[in-house]
Amino acid sequence: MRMSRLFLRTLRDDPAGADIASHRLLLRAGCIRQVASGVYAWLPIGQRVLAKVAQIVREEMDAAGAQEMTMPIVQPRELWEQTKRDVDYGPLMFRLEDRKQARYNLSPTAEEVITTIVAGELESYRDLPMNLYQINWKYRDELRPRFGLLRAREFLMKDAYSFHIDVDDLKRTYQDMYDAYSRVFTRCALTFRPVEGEAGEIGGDTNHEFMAMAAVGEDDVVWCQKCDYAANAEVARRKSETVDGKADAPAREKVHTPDMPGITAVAEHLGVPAGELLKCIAFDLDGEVGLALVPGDRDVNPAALAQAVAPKRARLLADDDFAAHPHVVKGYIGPDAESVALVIADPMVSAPHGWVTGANEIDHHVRSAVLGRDFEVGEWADLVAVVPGDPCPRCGSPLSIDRGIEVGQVFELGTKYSEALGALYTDEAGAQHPMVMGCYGIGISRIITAVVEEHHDEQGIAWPAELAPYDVHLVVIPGKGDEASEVIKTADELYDALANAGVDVLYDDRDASPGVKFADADLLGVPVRLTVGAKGLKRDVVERKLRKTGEESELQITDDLLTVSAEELRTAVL
RNA sequence: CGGGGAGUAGCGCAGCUCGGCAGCGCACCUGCUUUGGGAGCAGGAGGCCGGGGGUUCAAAUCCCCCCUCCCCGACCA
Repeated sequence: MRMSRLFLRTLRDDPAGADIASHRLLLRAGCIRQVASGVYAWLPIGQRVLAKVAQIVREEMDAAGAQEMTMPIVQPRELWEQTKRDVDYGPLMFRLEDRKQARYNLSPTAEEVITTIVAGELESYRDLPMNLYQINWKYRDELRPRFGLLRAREFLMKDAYSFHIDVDDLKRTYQDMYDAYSRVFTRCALTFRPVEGEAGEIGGDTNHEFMAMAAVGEDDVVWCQKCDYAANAEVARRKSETVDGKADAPAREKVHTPDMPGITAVAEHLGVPAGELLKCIAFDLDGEVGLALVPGDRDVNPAALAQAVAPKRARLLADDDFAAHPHVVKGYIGPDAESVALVIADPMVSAPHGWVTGANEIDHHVRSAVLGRDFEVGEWADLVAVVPGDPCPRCGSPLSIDRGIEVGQVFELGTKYSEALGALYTDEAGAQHPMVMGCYGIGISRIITAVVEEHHDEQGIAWPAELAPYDVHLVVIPGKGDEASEVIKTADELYDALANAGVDVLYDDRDASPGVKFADADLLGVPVRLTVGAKGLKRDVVERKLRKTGEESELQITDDLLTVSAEELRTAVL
């Protein structure tokens, strides 16, 4: 491609509002342009990268036995009502009506559609397993789109759905997908980590999230340096067990703590560390009040609490709720508050201890509250949010926490959708069963964000070879003298020779200064840069520079570079 | 949705308090010079100042309403 004809305008200045490297560089390099909040156009350079990522995903999915198809983006709302996910998704769905006021939505995902289609096509155990995928645009009306492609409202996703006779068979495909995903992200040159994940709106059981490790990531990843334990912070747990023992503490004593509803203030006022305080978090439990107890220097992990009380639903009390429960005094809650349906505590609270905690009375706390003497715990469960240094639940070694970008997820779905939508198969004995399903997503456009975050420098992007929009960036510097036309002729010939050898070349034939051309080459990030200039040609060489490492070398162009076989040329250049 | 900020040329911004010819840098066009890391000089083109209403002799500027975009938070396959 000759740059003189390419639809590309690079930006010299940073665009306003692009705060992370990937967003800034993708805009500056002319890969994307914003059209609306969280909605982007893909310009030719970006389109090529998008296509390359999609192709990698396609190759690995096909190799793993999945079959590609395409489903509509417009989906009838009725399907979503059949699985109740219409309500689960709520305002996250883009909704629309046609001229007859029939209700539709734009696809945020496609479990309902694929399950309905499969229900009509597959009927026998002989037809299973089946694994189907598509690469298509998805839509979510995010509360707050941000960071360019990272949290967009329109994004390209590969979504796959597998159908099985039983869970054992599902597990085989699940593992195949897990392995395929590892190959995809390795080929994309991402530093990634598969972690135990959170179920979200899809619902289901076992699942793993593939996290590209990046400081701008929106998820916290808890991982162990010794063993292979890794989990999204929402589901991560620390090694913890309740201990038996009597606290050797004096009698409980009420203390005056005026206007101190917070842990920090009370700890300072009484001169004790925050960890000596007992934090009591009130939550609504299907209309009743529950208390969650953790040490004062710890936070309750809401996802852990939700799991602990399931299938009931826990919701932290809002300010308004406290009015309805006068015995629960916000800021001064004690574990022995009246009319509490459930007291649930993290095992850390079982340490023999005289706790400082709320007195259930405004402006008062108590000292020396002792478990078993002054308050009781109804249920024990891991509730605290993990912090770095906590013991690994598997091996006890210290845990670390880093940020990650979720680029893929694999789920064991079970029969939620097949039951709701009637995807049944007949077994050998003639009996009907719901198909057991799995689903598997990869954020194609989001991968590009993660890749640029990991592969860039001050000058611009440094694409990994497999994703680069072009293989070679050929720069011609004609110079001023009589030899200028000869230099251009040589560059033209090299361009043609490379193209004939099957190399994708971006040829900077523009009438621009060398500085502009080199700066754009660095910004665009094509892995190999070849420079044809009068300076080099005097010695019969073209210069070769690698974008990633800056490593420079020279290629002799005398007799044969333009006449060698395609294979030899490829080897010499790439 | 709560809090904060911004809409002025393709991009980045000034002008707004205190109403009076719509500006600067980069980019773009023409010419000359230049040519190995974002060239110089000269000339030029490009604006619904987010939209609507109001005040005024006069509105980018003041008032009211609306829209859009960005940042923090809540939320999140």
